[in-house]
Amino acid sequence: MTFPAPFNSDRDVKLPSRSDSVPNAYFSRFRNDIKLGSRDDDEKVSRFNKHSNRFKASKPPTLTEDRRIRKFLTSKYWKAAPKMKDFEHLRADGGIKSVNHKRKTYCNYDNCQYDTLYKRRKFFDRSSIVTSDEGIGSGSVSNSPEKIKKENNSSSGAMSHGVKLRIKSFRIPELYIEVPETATVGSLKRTVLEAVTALLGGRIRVGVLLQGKKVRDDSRTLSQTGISSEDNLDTLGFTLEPGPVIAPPQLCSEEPPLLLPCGAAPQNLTSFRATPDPDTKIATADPTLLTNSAKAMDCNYKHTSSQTDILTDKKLSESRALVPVPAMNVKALAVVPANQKIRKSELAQRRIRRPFSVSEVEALVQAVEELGTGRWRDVKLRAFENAGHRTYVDLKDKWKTLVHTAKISPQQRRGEPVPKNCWTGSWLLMLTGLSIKLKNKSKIIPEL
DNA sequence: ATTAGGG
DNA sequence: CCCTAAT
Repeated sequence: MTFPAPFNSDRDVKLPSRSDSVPNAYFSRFRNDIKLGSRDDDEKVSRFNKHSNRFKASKPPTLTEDRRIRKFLTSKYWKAAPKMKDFEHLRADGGIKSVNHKRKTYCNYDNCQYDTLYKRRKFFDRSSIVTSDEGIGSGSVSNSPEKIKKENNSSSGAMSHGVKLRIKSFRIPELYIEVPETATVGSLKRTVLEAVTALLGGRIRVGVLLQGKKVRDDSRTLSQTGISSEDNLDTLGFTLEPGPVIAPPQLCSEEPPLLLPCGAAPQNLTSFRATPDPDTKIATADPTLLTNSAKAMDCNYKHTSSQTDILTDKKLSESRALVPVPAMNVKALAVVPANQKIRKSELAQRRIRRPFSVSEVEALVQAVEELGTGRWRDVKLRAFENAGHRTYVDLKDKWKTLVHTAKISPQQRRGEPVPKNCWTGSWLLMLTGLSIKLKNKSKIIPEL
């Protein structure tokens, strides 16, 4: 299989591989973010006020309330306004302040594929200019297609097949760089170079993301992990991560940001989608990227006049886009006190919708028949061991919806009315099949 | 890490 | 599917 090239934001700038030129997009984008940030900020404030009524204003928040507020700030609050996830604010002093936030992905069914905060940050001391989306020609890393082939060791004896991936470019969503306003262009160039070098110069590791979750278990096969050519390659992503020995450039002595929960160690990194899917969002840390390019899905970069000021003489090399991203491993972050200039990014995206197949439902039903409800982990292990994308929570949820569907009248169910003799309709088969089974197994669902 | 439920 | 409180 061959996949289209990743899209490029109109702000992505690809530098000539050997160039030391300053990306004009840097400044252009800077303006952009300020504007967006202001607007979003207002919205946030209002939303927050609205919801914070639940807490007595006259009383100082208790520890519990404080936690609730924080949670609110870090989850639903942001969820309510997805477009303002990540941005910078213009401060009175002319600097850039960023708002931190996070998104927590939840645990997977087994091993260590749990709770990953896809954030990456990197900053330098001096000043506080935040930049991102800069493109840097990358000859080695992104140029050559990579192929991955693995054996399918499915116990079911399924025919093994190769999984082919073509990585056309590595995108680094963000890279935080700080330089004084009085810095020269030359120094800026050097700073950028330094940042990139810091990221790429050290030991680099590649991480694998599947549906926004980091796959940590290296011993599992692709099929066990849920990666198969006919499956969800579109949700497969890779990350560039600095090796474990990279030391932070320096320390910052500012107090931790309020929104950074203790113990919530941000993790990497640079990310890109292996297969840009027109219907799904790019896993990028930059919301503006999401907004501006993920949907348009125009893989063919359009050099329009409106982008002239950004592109100017920069030569595009889309297939080698290498956008800076915060690069620092968790340990390094732990040593560096957070700073409000730091901006978090989210790479975890909502998983794609994957309707249960008839066979899956059957397997689920059978497992529940045998194990009963409430033992989702066991159900997972028994019937979905090799379905990497089905977590026990997914199974629990599916069962929930199945039971609900079975309870309601056929008229209340979704879908076009299906002739009684048309038993091939998957959903009908699924539902009626379930109903029958449930009738015979009322012990499983007494209420039915 | 799991379970149970609401969103 | 997501998010989370409670285990």
